[in-house]
Amino acid sequence: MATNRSYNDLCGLAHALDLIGERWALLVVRELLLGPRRYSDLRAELPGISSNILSQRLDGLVTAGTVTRRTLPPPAGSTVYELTAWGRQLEPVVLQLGHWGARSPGHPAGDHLSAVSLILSLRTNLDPTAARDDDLALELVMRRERFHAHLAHGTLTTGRGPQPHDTRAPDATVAATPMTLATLLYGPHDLDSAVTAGNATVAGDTTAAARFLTRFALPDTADVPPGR
Amino acid sequence: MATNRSYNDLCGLAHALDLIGERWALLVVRELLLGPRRYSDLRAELPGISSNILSQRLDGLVTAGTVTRRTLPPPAGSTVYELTAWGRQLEPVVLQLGHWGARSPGHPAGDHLSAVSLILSLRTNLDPTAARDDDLALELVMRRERFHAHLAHGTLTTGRGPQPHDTRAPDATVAATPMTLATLLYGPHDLDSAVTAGNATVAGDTTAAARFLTRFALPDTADVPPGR
DNA sequence: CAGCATCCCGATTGATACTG
DNA sequence: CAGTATCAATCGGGATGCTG
Repeated sequence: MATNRSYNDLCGLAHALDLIGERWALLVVRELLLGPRRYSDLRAELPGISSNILSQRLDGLVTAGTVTRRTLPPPAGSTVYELTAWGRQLEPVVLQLGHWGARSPGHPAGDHLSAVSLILSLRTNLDPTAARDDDLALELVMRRERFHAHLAHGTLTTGRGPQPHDTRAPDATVAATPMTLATLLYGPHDLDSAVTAGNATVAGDTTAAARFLTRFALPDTADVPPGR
Repeated sequence: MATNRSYNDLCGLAHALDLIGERWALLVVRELLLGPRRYSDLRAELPGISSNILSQRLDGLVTAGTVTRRTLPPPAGSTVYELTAWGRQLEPVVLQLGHWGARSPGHPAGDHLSAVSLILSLRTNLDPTAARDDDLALELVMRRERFHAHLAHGTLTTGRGPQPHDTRAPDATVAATPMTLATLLYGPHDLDSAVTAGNATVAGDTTAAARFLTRFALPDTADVPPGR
């Protein structure tokens, strides 16, 4: 019952849109790309989504086989939603579409940025040549949640929580909102002034943190013919 | 006026969905991937879209900068819609999402297939190792329109009309509906019986045509945990 | 006929309140 | 916390009409 309003088209694209083409669906998928989330997490990370719509989308994604609903073992006992293996294969689509959207001449309106978006943007916006000789392990803390970003020899590893199977401690820990981190990565601000302004805190090797932040850049805006 | 119902999210994905996330929008883009089309062409190739919705989507895509509206020089004089350079960069997204959708366990319901979808499916579903040693130039005719598909050394070139800058004549010409071609490529039928049944006609090297058709295969269906 | 604009109606979405 | 229930607003689909 995802929708009975199918495109009725044998094309794979049309069928994909039957499954994840409804409003909010792909943003829910985005939020799940870094691991399982609870219903209330998703609500918090997708401001603007209504409670009933989130329910409907999750239902649709579950019946489509993109997401599974799972109850965590005790003592947690909470129910979480998680991408299936097939659902995880939407990652390249999400990243490419995000990259495409970031090039839009229609300015980046909006005022919200989720932690997941910020982390995924690192994967898309890394400048591998600038980072060629780096070996930097950062811990990013956004809204109480910890993420890792490990940049070694032009390759980036990111995820929620600490770096798995990594005994090495992060070179630095930066705590800030996703918005602040975005301005540090892509915008005009630098780490020092953000710290003095009280918008970010750094622990560990501040120089390493600052260098890490310079290794990312937004793609160029596409230039399009004079509108209309 | 694409939508005043924006996600209001700085994330590139959310912005992309503001632009091409509405119903039918990405299917319109798909139909434009092989070159400019007129309004009425799009209507014919997207059965189910309402005339006013097609208008709205084209407006939205044009103001977003994804599509341009152009009047062909005389004597044609008709107006066509065409992807901008930035719009063409949606191709990998469309192909990947189509490939993802084709793996859905929810069966390929529906009864329609556009000529563009069929051609694009060739790009996604080529088996390069099977085609490693081929050098086959086919002309495909669907609903009066000609397309070329040239397979050389594991690489496929496809497009509308004849192969450009290619003096070599096609090895064979196959005329059929996109649906019939799909069953020949991916389904149970073979070229000979389709011809005898009157569903396809072949001119030129029939063996080459038949060999070409065996070089493509649908991706495996994803297996997902028992739904709900 | 191509390219929309209008009107109507059902389907989808959104805001909010409410429940186990 | 994890949703469901309700109702208003909006959107999409289909038919139809208009304009060059």
